[in-house]
Amino acid sequence: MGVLSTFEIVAEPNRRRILDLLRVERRAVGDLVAELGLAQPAVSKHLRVLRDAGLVSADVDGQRRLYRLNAEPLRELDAWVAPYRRHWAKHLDDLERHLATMPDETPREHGVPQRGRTKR
Amino acid sequence: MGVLSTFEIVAEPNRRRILDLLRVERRAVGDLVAELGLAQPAVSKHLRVLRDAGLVSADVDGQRRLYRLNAEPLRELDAWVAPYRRHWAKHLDDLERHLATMPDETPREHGVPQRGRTKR
DNA sequence: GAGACATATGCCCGTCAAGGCATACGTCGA
DNA sequence: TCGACGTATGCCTTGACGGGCATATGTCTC
Repeated sequence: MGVLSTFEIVAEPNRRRILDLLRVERRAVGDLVAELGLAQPAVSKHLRVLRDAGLVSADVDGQRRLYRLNAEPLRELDAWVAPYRRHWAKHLDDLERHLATMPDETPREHGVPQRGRTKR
Repeated sequence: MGVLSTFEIVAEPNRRRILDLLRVERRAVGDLVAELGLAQPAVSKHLRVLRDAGLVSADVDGQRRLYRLNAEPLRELDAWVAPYRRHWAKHLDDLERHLATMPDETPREHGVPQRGRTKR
């Protein structure tokens, strides 16, 4: 059915919360249910998704299942953002000045533009 | 309409590709259209989303618009993954055990698992 | 001004995730 | 064995997103 990428997995706020909780310590499902304020089936489904993605794994403990984090798949995410770090490190506010750097061809006599701010 | 979080924005593969392209240099829309193999309206819509999120901005250049990256919002993403880095650095050996990540038949023996190694 | 070109918007549709609900499955205690 | 508890799964509905198409808006050239 739904094979989600790591990016899509983490795009879901509740799933991020689950991961954030498991980052601290292992938790049983009912524990997560209480923390998240979601219905138990919903939580179980999120856990299913996370499990299929290899982000968490469950240790059977009696009638409960203790979920724990496996952060490894998040490296993909980290690897993707990495090249962008230098960008926000550099132009934060000389962003406007960066306009001077010509993309390439197309000589413009018009000079450079004004900001196309969105309306909303 | 949908006000998407940075996570959701980046969850879309085509939007990531757009950002990856803009990370290198500024691009006109038609340029992106050619690279992505998407229809122009689709690209414009993605750009709209990215603009609303402050991830890109457009400089008017004649009848074209040169889009450029603004990586700053990605810091949120980076900030979120940050705490997880120590995890994949730490549990590397534990990882091997869970690579299979299949329905593991953990032999049941009880004992209260309190954040330590309970069984062995 | 007319028409070509570049981009944006509106509308429609197929798809699919997220959650609610009921229920099945599995485990413990008596 | 039975019943309570904890968790997973299946079905269904709703809503939103991505993309295709047609078209509006804007800008350039002649």
